[in-house]
Amino acid sequence: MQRTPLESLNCSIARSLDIIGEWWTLLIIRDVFMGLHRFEQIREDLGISRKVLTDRLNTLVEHGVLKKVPIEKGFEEYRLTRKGVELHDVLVVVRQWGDKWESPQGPPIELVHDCGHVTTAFLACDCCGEEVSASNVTPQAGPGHSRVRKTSK
Amino acid sequence: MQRTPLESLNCSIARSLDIIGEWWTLLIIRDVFMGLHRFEQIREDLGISRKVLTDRLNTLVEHGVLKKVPIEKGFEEYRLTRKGVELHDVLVVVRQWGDKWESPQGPPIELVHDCGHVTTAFLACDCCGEEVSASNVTPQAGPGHSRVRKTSK
DNA sequence: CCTCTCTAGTTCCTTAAAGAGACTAGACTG
DNA sequence: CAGTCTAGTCTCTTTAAGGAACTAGAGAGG
Repeated sequence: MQRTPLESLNCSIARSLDIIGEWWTLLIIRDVFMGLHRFEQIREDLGISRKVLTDRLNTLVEHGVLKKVPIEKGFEEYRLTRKGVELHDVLVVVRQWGDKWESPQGPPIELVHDCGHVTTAFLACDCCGEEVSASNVTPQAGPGHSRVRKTSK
Repeated sequence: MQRTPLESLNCSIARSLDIIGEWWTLLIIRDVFMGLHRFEQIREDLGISRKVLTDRLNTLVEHGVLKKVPIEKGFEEYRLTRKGVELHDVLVVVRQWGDKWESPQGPPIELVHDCGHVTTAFLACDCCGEEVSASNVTPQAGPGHSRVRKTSK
């Protein structure tokens, strides 16, 4: 299959998806968050083919989401960079949506917040602290808007 | 290419990705949020092939993320269901990550919150209101945990 | 030192999904 | 009643994913 890179759309969602939107990628990142740092651990956990895992890990390292760090005994392992750690929010909201709409037996994983309770996180405005939802925000053009929308044509 | 369905991993992220993790899908949903409800509008905006768009829209309708609603003049258009509207959080955090890490000229789109300011949303605990981040939550098994981890073997 | 194993890949082959573009059915338009 | 517009469907080609076999390099054991 050919696959059109999305970067030509001037859109942060498209640019993010070019990195984290490939099949398996977000699950690999989830695994690294869950403490699986070695190639074979991740491969076994996901049942992914070595070829695809190699490919995805390389892409993530190239884009600075993961880094390879040497460990004792000459091997290396994969660790999240700061850029990678900041994907935590993505995992949380994707998980919560799946918990709500696709998990009839209840969430497989719950998150315990430092306040001591199982949390369901919501998006809050950094200015007023109130909830951010589809019904109370309005998109507008930002500084990076409409610089070439499509490359061709 | 063959593509392994992810549902056999007992994971809400995997189950979400089976629906919204396919190439183009999140951008299609973004377009519907942005007011593009018709097949040709979306196709033209994204430059996606008709075949793939048809396929994605059908999948989303099947999974209850979009619904086809009749409009005047005998045509139909695609609208978000409640399940679809709740993907707003996913779009917000994916966009913000791309804004931060992949948009050197600044965000193409900004969100104005009803409080009157351009907002950068953060995840807040529904219990205490404090931020939820990788460093202050601990995952634990929930009610739906470890019911068959892999289907085979 | 030599063999064995273990990790992290690489290579090869097959299957199927995406891209591109031509074609089509059904509704509406002049 | 011919032409157009919308929302597809069909066909062909390219290429990514799956699966399995093979490999290089480090370490372990005798």
